[in-house]
Amino acid sequence: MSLKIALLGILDLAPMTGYDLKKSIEASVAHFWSADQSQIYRTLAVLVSDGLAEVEVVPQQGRPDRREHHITPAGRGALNDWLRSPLEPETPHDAFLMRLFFVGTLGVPATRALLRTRRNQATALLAALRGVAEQEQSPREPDDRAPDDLGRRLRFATLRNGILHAEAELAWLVETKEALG
Amino acid sequence: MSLKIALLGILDLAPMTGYDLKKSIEASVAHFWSADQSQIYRTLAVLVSDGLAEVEVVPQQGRPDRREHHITPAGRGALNDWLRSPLEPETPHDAFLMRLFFVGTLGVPATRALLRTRRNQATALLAALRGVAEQEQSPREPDDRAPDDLGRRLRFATLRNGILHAEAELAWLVETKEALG
DNA sequence: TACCTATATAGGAGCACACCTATACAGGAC
DNA sequence: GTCCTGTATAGGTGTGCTCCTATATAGGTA
Repeated sequence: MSLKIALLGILDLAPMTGYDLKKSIEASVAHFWSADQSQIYRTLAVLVSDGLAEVEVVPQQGRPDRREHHITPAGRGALNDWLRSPLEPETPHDAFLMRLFFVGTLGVPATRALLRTRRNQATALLAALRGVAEQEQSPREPDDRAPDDLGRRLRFATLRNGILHAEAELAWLVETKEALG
Repeated sequence: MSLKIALLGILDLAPMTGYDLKKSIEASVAHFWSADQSQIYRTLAVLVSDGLAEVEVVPQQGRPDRREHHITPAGRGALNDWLRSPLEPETPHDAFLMRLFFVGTLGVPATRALLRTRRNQATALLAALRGVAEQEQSPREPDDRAPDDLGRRLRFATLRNGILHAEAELAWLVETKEALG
């Protein structure tokens, strides 16, 4: 369901090809959503056949035609319906915690190694998120200034969410390391 | 993949029926993993056909026979292999953040409502996790004392992880509410 | 010359999972 | 007497996703 929504949401900001969408996802929502390229094309085809998006073919020379996808009024309706639908608590699936839950049988050194790897990953993630956040916050040219509208604040808030959780993960790692003695 | 591991990990602690596994998952790993009952039975059948678990039929009167699943040496091997395999950074899928990312077009009141719902969910989750943690920590009868071994500490650590993240989420919600002015 | 990257598309195969449904009996609640 | 809960099993159907592969051309790098 949600990849459809992600695509509709991005297409609502600007019309795009599947290729553009892939890059746009990597640049903007990668910290809370990921998408396989082939899945994007498939889902895009479903959106079109459901009347939620329309294709405009833009010929190019030396390259495949751009198949630019535009959101339709029906697509905007579907997006808004989803945004207004009740927020279900999500069913968690955390492979790292499952590993930790069962890794005890392998002994203390293996456990420490697992926690170390996790710390490296969390540190790298935090640095990446802080890098993006700084760019977002950096002062802009006066004539280039994007409006500090609700949407922009909310997009920044999703970044802050990732940062706070990465910090919490690192704090937990310190605590857990100590608890192992 | 990971449900197989969850089942093997739990069966490594004690042999169980599918029904027992469902309850065990709800009682112990629900804060980071969820499993559908029909999926448990299907996955259990795969484990048996792969030689990772064996069934012992225990007849009962008035109830269906217990089909008790025991982990085999091959199953223990597969579990350990997975535990030792490299920890891949997970690809995130957070439907709430996606909602927040796009909800700006609906306006400030809808945004506030979304954040309020999220706060209620996070508060409930935190209370539930703290409840479980207290039970785990509560002093036991001297002759009933479970060994405070590595496994037990790690299982407690996964709970602490959930608690710290729930707290981080609430802190983020306060910050975000203020940022909306 | 040969490879690598960027642009742009999309199918094949298969996994893991969720939602819904069905079967069967015991014991307690109302 | 009927309904609900607990114990115990399992299939049907469909979704959403990943991994791998294929096609085609331009331009830069070794």
